[in-house]
Amino acid sequence: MKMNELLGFRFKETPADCQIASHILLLRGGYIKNVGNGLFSLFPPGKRIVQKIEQIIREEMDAIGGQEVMLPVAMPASLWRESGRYDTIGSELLRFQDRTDADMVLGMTHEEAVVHLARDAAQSYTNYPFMVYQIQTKFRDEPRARGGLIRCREFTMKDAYSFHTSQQDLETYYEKCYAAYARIFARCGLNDVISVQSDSGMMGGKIAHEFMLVTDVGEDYLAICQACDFRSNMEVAPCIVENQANTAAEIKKVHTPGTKTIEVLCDFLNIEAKQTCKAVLYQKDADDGLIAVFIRGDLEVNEIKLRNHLGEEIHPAGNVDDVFTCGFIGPLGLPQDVTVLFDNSLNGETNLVTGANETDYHITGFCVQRDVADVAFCDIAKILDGGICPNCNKPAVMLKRGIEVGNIFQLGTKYSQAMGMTYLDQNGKVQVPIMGCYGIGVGRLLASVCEESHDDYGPIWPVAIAPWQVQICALRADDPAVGAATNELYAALQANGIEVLLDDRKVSAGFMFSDADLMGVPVRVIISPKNLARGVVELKTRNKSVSCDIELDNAASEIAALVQKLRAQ
RNA sequence: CGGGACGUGGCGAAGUUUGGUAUCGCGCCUGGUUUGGGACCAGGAUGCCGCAGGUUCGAAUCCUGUCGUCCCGACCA
Repeated sequence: MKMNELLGFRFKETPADCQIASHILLLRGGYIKNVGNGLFSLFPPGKRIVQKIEQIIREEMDAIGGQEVMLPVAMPASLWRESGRYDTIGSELLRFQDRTDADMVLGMTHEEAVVHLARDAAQSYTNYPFMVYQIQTKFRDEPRARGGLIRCREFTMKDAYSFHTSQQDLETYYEKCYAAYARIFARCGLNDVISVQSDSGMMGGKIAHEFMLVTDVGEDYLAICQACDFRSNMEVAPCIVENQANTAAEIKKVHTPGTKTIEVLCDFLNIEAKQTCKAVLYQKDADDGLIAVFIRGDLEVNEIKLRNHLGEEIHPAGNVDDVFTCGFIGPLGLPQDVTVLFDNSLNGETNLVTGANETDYHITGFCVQRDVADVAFCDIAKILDGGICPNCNKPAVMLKRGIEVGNIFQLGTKYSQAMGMTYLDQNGKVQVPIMGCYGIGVGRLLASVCEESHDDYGPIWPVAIAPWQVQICALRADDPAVGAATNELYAALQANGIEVLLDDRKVSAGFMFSDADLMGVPVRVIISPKNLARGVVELKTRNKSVSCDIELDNAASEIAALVQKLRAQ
C-alpha cells in the first residue's frame, strides 16, 4: 500500500471532546471517524487491524472446536419473546417495526438466535458438546457512549455459545475457553489483562468472569487482593462494614450479595466489645438491589417488615429467625423510599425506622439507616482501597480500574429451557442442554491495545495486529537512486509475504516521520540519499528497541528476519 | 434520565459580555524555493456562524424553542 493512495488523513491537533489516548490517537491517525453518538466508521488502517484481531480470535476459537456461523442483526421480536427478554430488557434493546408493522429488534446479543439455529440441529446427545461462534455487529442503545471505540452503541463482537449435556462438561469447556481467551489477549499484545469474578447481569447464569485490561481510563472498578487470588468487579464484590468513625469492622465471613447472610464482627451497636452480628439481605425484586437488616446475635426480634415509600411490603429473601434489627442498608437512593417496621423484643414496642429521616446518604453505592434504639450510625461500603479482603481477611485489597475486553458466562439452561431446546439422552429421555457464552469486543480490544501501547506521537501496534508490518519512509523519492532502491525493497518485502506501507510522498522528513508515528507500524525503514551514499538503509522499530543501519544489498532479508523475530516474541 | 460544558470552512480556535465588512493557525489547490522530526515565499479556494422562530434598520452576538456533541453521574455481557 502506498501512503499517497491511502484514504484518510492524519493531523496534529488534539481533537476537541476527546479524553482518552486511544480515542485521540485513533482519530489523529486516520483510523476512525465518528458518525453519530457511539457510531463509528473505520478507515482502512482501522479495518486492517480489526481483521488481524478477528483472525486471531478465529484461530483460537477454531482451536477449541468452535464452528463459525452467522446470526442475523435484525430479528423478529417473537424470538425475543420466547426467551422473555423482549419484555425484561430495557431501552438498550433497540426495537422497531418493519413495513408490515411487525415488532423487530436489533441484536445486542444472540442467545435467542443461536438457540433458534441449534435447537433443531442437535436433538441427540451424540451431537453434544459443540460450540458455535460469530464475529458480527451488535447494537446496544447505550445511555451514554464514550471514549471512542471503548464504548460504542454499534460494535463488532465475537460471541460464542457452547452447548453441553452436563454441568461438568460445561465447566471443563469453560476452562478451555478461559485459556483460549488468555491466548487471544496475549497474541494481541495485551499483557495486562486479568480475569475477575463478574456479575452475570441480564444474562442469567451463575459463574461468570470478565477479562479486564487494567488501566486508569477503564470504566469498571476492580478489587484485587495482593495477598490472595481474590479478584472481583466492584459490581459484585462483597461489602465490608465500617462504623461512623470509619474504622473498618473486622469481617469474619462475608457472602456475596444474593446469599442470605453476612456475618460480621462489628462494633457499631453500642456494644462494649465487638461481637458477631448477622445481617439479613432482602431483595425487593430481581431488578432492585439489596437491603440488609443488621441483627445483633444475642437479641431477638419477632417480626420485620420492610415497606417501600408506597407502603407496600417488601418481602424478605432470607430467614429472620433470632434477629434484632439495628439498621438497614441498600443501594444508593433506595433507603429513602424504604421503611422498616419491627417488633423489638427488648422493650416490647413496635419500632419504626424510615429512610426519609436520614439526611446523610453518600459513599459508594451503599448507605445506612439510623435505628431508633440501640444502634449507632454505620456505613456499609464496597471494598475500599487498602481494605480488608473478603476472601483472606487481610488488608491487602487494591482498587484498580479496568476495561472489560471479554467475558465468559456459564449460562445454564436459561435460554435452552425457555426456548424449548431439547435432546434425547442415552436412555431416550428428554433433556435440556446446558449453555455457556463467551464474548469479546473487537473494537474495544483494538482501542485497548492502543491504550496500553502508545507514546505521545501515536499508537505502537504489536506486530500481530499491526495494519502493516513494515513502513518504508523514502526521503527524496524523486532522487533516482532513492526511487530505485525503494521500489526494489518494496517489491522484495512484499514478495516475502510482508505487508508494507510505502511512503514516497514529496514531503519533509519531519512530516513523514510524524505520519509514520501515527500509523504505528512496528518496523520502519528509512531510505534517503544520505543513507544510500553509504550503501545502507536505516532500520528502526516503532518502540525504539531497534535502531541501526543495514546494508542495502541484503536489506530485504534482514528486515524479513526482524519481522519474523518480532512475530515470535 | 439528572448535572455541566460546547456547536463558527476538513481540523483546532478567536469573536458573543457591549449587535455593525466573519478572523487566526493547521490542512487543501497553483507556482516557486527547500529537503533527516509536522519547511519557506507568493497567489488561491472553501462559511446559511448547528437548525427554526423572534427582537432589531441591522444578529455569530440578544430572546425562545429545537437538534447534536462531549464530560460527570444514573445505567450497562
